[in-house]
Amino acid sequence: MPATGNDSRNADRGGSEKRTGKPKRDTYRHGDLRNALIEAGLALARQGGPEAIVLRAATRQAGVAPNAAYRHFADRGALLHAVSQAAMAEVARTMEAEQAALPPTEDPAAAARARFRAVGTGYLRFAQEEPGLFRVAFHVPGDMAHAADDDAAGLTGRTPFELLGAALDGLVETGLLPEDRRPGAEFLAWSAVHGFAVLLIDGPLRGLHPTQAHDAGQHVIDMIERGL
Amino acid sequence: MPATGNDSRNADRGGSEKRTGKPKRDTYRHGDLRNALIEAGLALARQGGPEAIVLRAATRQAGVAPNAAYRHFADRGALLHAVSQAAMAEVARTMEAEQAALPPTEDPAAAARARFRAVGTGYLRFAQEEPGLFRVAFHVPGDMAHAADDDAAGLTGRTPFELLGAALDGLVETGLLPEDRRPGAEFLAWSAVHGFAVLLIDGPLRGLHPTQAHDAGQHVIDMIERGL
DNA sequence: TGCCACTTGTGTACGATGTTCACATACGGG
DNA sequence: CCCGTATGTGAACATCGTACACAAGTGGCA
Repeated sequence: MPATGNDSRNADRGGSEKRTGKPKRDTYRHGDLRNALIEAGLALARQGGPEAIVLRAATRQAGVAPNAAYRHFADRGALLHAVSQAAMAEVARTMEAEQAALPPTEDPAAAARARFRAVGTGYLRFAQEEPGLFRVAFHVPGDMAHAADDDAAGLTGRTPFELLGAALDGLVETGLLPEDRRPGAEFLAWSAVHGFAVLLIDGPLRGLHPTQAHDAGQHVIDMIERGL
Repeated sequence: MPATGNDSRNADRGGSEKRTGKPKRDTYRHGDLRNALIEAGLALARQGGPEAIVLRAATRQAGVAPNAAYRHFADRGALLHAVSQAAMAEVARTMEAEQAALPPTEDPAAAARARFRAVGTGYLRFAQEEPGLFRVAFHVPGDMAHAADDDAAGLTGRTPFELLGAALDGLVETGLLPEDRRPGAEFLAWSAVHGFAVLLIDGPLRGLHPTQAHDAGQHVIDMIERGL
């Protein structure tokens, strides 16, 4: 019953604005509403996941009337999708950061292996650190299918799916993965890591201590390496 | 803005009932409303997943006023949870059926292995055949944590999680799985199969031809067997 | 420069949902 | 038999997504 929700009634022009966030706007045009809404969506999703992305809340945060959103998105689903893509891009960045933090290695095989594991580790780290965003990125029915769309890319211009593919190619090049095992391997690896992420976020592994979660995650990646 | 909330107009007592399904009821008491609501929830979920489980729709289908639900469930979430448990029980039954359909074998190791694979195959078969129910069972944040609760059990009185555990024990007993690999193995196997199910239902593997999906699923189980 | 069409945001309204409160009805034990 | 209690009803509210008509700026073309 207490839905904290408050207002948007009472147009209150003039200075004193409510706790809507940043409704400071004096120009009639917003200027960059589309991105403002996506940003607001990300903020909402960060705490509360997909169902927390509520049109009216996002427009409120952007300091704009609810229907203004319809000038930029066909409906709530379209906004959700855009936020989802943005969240995927963050996943990609986390993976890239994990790879970038890798200690330099001489052995190209060891390097390829480390880069592969970093993809999975980054995925799992993101899931733990930003469960709300993770759910938006991958728990939204049907949006996972766009994991290879360009606007889900990170700094290197690669989507999470493409990063995984590249890492697998590296394993093949260095002889760590037989070539005939390569086809479809991304789905095997993705399945295992994603499933584990779900168990971790809102499954029976929820509440696991971060270090234990990390160890368990490494076991999953071990299993993948052995099983691919 | 007065929200003119105005609904449930048209109480429509008497004969002509709408397309509500089975609103035929003349006694004041329903008799078994709680189960009727769960059943209605299952029907709604079957096509549309968790978000299709709408309190008012369920009560409508049960031929009862919306608030009547609150005599049996604290809120919508509680109903959703009950439906989720019921769906899990169906998963357990599918697994049991898959095991029961196994051809008899002399070799106990082969039998244990087949029983293990049947667990995964049943899980995936259910996901494909009843994606809506599957989502209710396992996609509802937090409900997966109750996968071992008793009311999620199938005909043999075992939950999906327990069936998996028993199958893994069988692998250990027949020497197919080293004892030191047993701890935590259920989460490895579950992760991989569940992740694949998600990719299949609303991920990039959506729309895969059923036979192809089955083959891919067997590949996932192969990976698990090798990787455990 | 002046006008006009187009883009973007506003106001108001509607139907639907979850939930609450006061009230009505029947069942079952004293 | 009678009354307490479990169960269902009715009306109301806040909130949500969305549609329609209108207002306010913006940019191109005369």
